[in-house]
Amino acid sequence: MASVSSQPQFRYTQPPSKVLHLRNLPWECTEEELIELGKPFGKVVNTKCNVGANKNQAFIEFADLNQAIAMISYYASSSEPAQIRGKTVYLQYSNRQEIVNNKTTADTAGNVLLVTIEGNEARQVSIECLHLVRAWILDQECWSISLFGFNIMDQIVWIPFGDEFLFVMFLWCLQKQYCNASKEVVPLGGFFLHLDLCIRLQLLKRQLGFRQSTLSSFTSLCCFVSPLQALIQFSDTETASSAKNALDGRSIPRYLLPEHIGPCTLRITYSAHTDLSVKFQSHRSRDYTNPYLPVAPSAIDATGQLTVGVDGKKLEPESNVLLASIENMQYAVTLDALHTVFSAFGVVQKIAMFDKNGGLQALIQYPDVQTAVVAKETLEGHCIYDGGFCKLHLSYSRHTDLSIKVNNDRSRDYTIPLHGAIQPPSVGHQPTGPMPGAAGAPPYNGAQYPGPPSSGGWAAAGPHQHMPMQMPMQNYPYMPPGAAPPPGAPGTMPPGSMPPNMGPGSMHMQNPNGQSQPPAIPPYSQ
DNA sequence: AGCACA
Repeated sequence: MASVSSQPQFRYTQPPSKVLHLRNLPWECTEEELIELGKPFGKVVNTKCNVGANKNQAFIEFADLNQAIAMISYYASSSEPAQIRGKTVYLQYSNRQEIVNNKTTADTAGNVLLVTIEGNEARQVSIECLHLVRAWILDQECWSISLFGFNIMDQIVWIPFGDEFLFVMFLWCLQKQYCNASKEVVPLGGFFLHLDLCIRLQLLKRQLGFRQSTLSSFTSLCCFVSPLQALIQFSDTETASSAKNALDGRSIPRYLLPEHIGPCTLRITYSAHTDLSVKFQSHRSRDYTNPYLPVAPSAIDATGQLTVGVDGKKLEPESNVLLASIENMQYAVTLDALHTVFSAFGVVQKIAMFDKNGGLQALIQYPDVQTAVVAKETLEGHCIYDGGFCKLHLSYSRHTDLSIKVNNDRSRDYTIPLHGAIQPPSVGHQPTGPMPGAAGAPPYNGAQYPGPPSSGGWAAAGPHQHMPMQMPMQNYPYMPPGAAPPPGAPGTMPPGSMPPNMGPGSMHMQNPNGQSQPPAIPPYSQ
């Protein structure tokens, strides 16, 4: 038998508290608005806004209990309800006696970061991509990582609509996307949203607190996209701090994202956690310190193969050595080119190239499996050159340590210090590799980028579209989108091409117009 | 419109 007191949160009256609970607030109500509302009744000493699943609740804490009582009493008898931005706000005593602002505790530095990834397709950002972001900036060991976007069903309401159900994302209105007329199909988070105008009106009304008059003036409407969040644990607070400083507010570089994913912005705060307990390796969680962690049942397919990653790709036994085969090799692929490409993910120890079945293959050795995994996940299927040329196919080798007998233009042991004077001939003949910014290459200067050869069978007929693969900028600080890369920065693009964060699908290096025009010859002799 | 996550 349920008594009234068994559900204290629904009691008609609450015992007085100097903390008031506010609900039905307009979306993104600010602290200033809360203080403004409470000010007539006393001193507001603390607030907490954007509380609850809908982010439309808040707390106000007064210096004195009597001030809170004054506010409640006033609005209990007033004919005018409490309002913020013209929206009625409901007040009651909180069932707590003070605001616990974990925001302040979250401001204290820790070794675990809470990363919010905002963007229309943020939910499709893979754990590998986040790991890449780490590798890209920090080159430091990330101990464990746990992605937990919300349970997607929590974020979706199903609405009967004609013969089908529509599902509409709501809550967490961190990102607004303006859509056109009603009933269009909007690709969103891997789903297609069929949005009906009136449904969206209701959602808008509920979520944004707009009045009908405001709504009717809309010519386009919003749909909401929930962000992805991740907890990322670092070995120590200093590492976490440097990651936070480097990444907070930045966008994930264009080339670290699959082509179909739009811009994704990182918002980073400290988490109160100190140690994430990652129980499974899955597409949502990974403990990089423990490769033998059990794999989540959801990540194992019917054949018993491990599938890790949202794309459901099967995992071969991982190795620190990758086997690369190159398809559609219109250009000669040099050792240096491979070194540049694969160095983006970590130290490349050794490379061995060889011909097999009439095609070129190469073994690339990293010091550790994790780096190889990231490189494979990122580069698989991507082309070294614009236009679909020199497409990489990667698998794990059974090798763990390549035995390089001689350093030449087909094999190299980079762990052996190279004296500049006795570099292999191929290096000396290539002042600029196919990808600017190659490790060991002279600093790249965009103005000196060698254009297509003025003569030769492959000379480009149209605008020069040859685009070297953009390289993750591993060894210099991240720049905000749109900023000019420093001279000599890896990833610097030839004049006329797009900056790293703006380019469409830069990893694929396809011609923007889709034509497969004759490519320019890579600017090196063979 | 109903009490604070990560």
